[in-house]
Amino acid sequence: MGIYERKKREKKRRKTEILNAARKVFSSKGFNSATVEEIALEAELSPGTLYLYFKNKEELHTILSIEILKYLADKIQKVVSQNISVEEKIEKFCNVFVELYEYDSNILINLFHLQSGETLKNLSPEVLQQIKTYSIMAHGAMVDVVKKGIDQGIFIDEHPVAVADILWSSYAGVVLWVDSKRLLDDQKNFVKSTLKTTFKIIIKGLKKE
Amino acid sequence: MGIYERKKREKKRRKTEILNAARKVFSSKGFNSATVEEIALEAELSPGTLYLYFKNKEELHTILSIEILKYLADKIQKVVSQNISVEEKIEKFCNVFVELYEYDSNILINLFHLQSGETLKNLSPEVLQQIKTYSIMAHGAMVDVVKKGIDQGIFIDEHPVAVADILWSSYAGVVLWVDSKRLLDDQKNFVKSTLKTTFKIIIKGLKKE
Amino acid sequence: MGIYERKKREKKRRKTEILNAARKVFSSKGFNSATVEEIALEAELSPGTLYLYFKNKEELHTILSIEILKYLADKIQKVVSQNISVEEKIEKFCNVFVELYEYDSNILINLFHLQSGETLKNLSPEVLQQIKTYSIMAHGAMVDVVKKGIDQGIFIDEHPVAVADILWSSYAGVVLWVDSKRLLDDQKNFVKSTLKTTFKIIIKGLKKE
Amino acid sequence: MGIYERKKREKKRRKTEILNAARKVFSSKGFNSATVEEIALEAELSPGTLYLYFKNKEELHTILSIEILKYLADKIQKVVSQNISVEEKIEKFCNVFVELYEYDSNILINLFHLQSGETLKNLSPEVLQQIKTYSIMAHGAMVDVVKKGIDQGIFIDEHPVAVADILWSSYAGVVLWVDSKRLLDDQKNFVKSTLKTTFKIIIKGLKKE
DNA sequence: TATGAATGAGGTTTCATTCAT
DNA sequence: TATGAATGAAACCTCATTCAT
Repeated sequence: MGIYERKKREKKRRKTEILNAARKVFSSKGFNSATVEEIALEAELSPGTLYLYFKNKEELHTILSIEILKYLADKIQKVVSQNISVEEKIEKFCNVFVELYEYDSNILINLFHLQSGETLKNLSPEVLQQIKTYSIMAHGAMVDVVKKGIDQGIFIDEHPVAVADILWSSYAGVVLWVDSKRLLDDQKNFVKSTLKTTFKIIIKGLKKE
Repeated sequence: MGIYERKKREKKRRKTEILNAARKVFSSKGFNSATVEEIALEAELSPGTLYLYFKNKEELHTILSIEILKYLADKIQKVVSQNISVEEKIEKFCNVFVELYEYDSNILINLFHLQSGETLKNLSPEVLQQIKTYSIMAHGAMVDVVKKGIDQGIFIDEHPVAVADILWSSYAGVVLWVDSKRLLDDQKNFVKSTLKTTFKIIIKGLKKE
Repeated sequence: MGIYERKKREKKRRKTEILNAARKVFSSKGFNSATVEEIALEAELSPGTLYLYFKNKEELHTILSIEILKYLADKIQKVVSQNISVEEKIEKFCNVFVELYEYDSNILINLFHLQSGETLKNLSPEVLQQIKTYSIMAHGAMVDVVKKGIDQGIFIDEHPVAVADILWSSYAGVVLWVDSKRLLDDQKNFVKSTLKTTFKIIIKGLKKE
Repeated sequence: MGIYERKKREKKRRKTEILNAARKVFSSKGFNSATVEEIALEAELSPGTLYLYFKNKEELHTILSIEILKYLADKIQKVVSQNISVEEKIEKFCNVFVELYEYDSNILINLFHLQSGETLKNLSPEVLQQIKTYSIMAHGAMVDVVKKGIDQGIFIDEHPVAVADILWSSYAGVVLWVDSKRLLDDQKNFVKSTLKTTFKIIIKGLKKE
């Protein structure tokens, strides 16, 4: 491996380290309460160094969010391309959501926060574009599956976009809601089972008979 | 009415005015971006005066959130006490959610912000208790309805708490998700219809046959 | 005097105090080296307070500069409207310059710095407009006098705009150059006499015979 | 040429490269806005390397300024030693100034920035001494010419030092003032012609009859 | 000698909160 | 009770300079 390669790799590693630190801090404090200094501390770097790798605090947060969206879009498209029934696909969508939640529940919550109100309005056009792209990609894949289900006469004749919204919303809702309940009740985490039940019921509700 | 009574009433009126101003500002800016000065301006008072009525900015936000939770709990309990079928009750739950969304879509988003992550972690025990109380109240009422549906052999035999979570989550999810899509796409607001479809599908999915 | 009047006056007084402090600090350190904290300290206020009266550091500096330009424009126009010969008018221009220099030599130097390069490029349009307005006002008045001198056959036939530039330039030049010499030599201040001689020579040089 | 010689020469070449880069960057951005990184980039070196050749950013700027002063002193002394009339000498001084302006209009403005206020106060004694030396050299040469003019009965009997200041000031003033007007008005550059006219008028004003 | 990643002090600015009137 | 000017802590970010390689 040449010196150039090594440097590039080293730089990437450092970026990842910072992103990991940021994920951790954003997760536990939220975007506004998290400070750049804390992130730097967590990454065992000085604050100034962060700015060698990322434009500003916002970029850090946005990259983390887009990362998740991208991961989601990928996984969902993989499910779509499988040779299984529409019902099974929708069940697998559920699994994708569960996996993602288990990977990093907190940054996911931040993602939903990002997507609603406040923050969304101040993003740069190109970042907004990325968010749109991946959102549409993931959402569109789900719409296609629903549409096919309707075409095959398996699903009731609801607007496919609305149905995909419902699936997606259920996910967002369960994550946010059940997660907040967990915080309030100190109970164990029901997100996974609740999400599975939700999808089971919705699939049943979607079917023609 | 004695002078003491009048003073007390006057004080309450003033508090309400401030809360209204705060609701307005929090709605349009979100908790972090809203400034105390703006709220004071909206209330036609000076910043200092706000601190005669409320401990701090956070308290204002929390009270507003609890207010909404309380409103929800009330409405849902009223639905429960009506002499209608469980299915109709669940449909009416949906209406309650829609009404609330239409009353003030933003404060609702703030509520979810409150309930997850960032804010929730910094609340005082007594406030946390209130939030728990009203959450449980609203949630419990929904659980009861679902339980009754199961007992009557109308609904499938899922855990009633989980089912109530599903209903509630759907609400949270649709509001957040469809709302954010609206921001991204500049499309018109589909929240209401999506929520109705969601509940329709869930009810169908819940039914035994 | 009503309370409203008093408050307004009080506010103006405070603004003046801050401007005085800023003038002092900018004068001794220059724009970049001066810190907001120093200015606040000089004004016996906290840094935050400055921002209640002025938008930012730049505004402070610009206001000081415009103030001087305005003063100049006023004085020069007064000279123009007097019922004296063109030669006497130009001599009086010199006096105006001298007075201004004696009022505050340092901020004047900053003004010339402002007008050249660096800073000028980053000003807000409205501020730039003000600078232009007052510059043109003062400059135009000088041009008129020169033009009249040429029309009356007293002055040689040079382009009046260029001649006004020469007068103005001489002022700027003497202030900057002689002032810097003063810093280098620790000699006493020759600005006044040099400026007078300059104008004397230029007037002689301008005359037809 | 020994290896020691070669090394020394190599070092000098590198220094010159860096100075050229610095001149370029200082010219277009001004001292404060120019960053060491930019200069390094322009010199195709790393920031760290600059510090092997120069103490710090300030030294770079100061050396450039002294270089110009030195150049000026040289050229002016050459004019003085020519076998021409005092009037012609003064006209040639004007040409020297024009040449310098045309070589690099911005570095000159930087020189005046150096010479007045802000920067001058923070210089090391030895650098200050150099600036003094070259200033006096250039200035003294001009003083001599004026003095000779007076001795020969050609010029009016003003203090020669003051007259030399006037010439020098005119230069400084025209460069700064007309240059700033250009920035404000987007007009084409009148510096050269204005400077010529200025000197013409001053020479006429200086003459005895 | 050359690098360039890392540093961290220091700057500007915001805003929740206080307190003299 | 009401004011609102003043506070000052704390945030983000820049960049001249250093130092391990």
